[in-house]
Amino acid sequence: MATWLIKSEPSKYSWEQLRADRRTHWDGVRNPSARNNLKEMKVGDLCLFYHSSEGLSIVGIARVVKEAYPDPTAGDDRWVMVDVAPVKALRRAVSLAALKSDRRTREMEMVRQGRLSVSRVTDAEMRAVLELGETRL
DNA sequence: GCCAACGTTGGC
DNA sequence: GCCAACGTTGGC
Repeated sequence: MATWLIKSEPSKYSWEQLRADRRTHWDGVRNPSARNNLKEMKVGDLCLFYHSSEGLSIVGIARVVKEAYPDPTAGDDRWVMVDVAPVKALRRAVSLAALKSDRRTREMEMVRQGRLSVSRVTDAEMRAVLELGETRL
């Protein structure tokens, strides 16, 4: 099972909103690398949920409940979306500053490539995030 | 097919 | 509000 990290500006779509909705379409991705990651997601894969712009922290864990299919908010068929559902909040949010200062996470794809909205997380990185977030699955 | 100009994202 | 990083566009 793979782990991913998905970003959202909380003013656009927050973790709290995902919890309220119970499930959502992860649409609007318009970056080729991010799109390729969406296409590789499998049902059951976990996604760290990161608040960009405000908060700047990983706040929760979601899971993929439907694999990539066409994103109707795009004008053409190049773009896809997945469906995700909340699993649990992190007991303690893990800030970008914390990710950058911990040697286990400072090489994470999302840290190295700041603009990438859907990135891959290694098993070791996931273990470190769970520890920093004082959270057990 | 190259590359300059421009637009967008997102951290600071 | 600024700017770095990076993607896209369009002229040649």
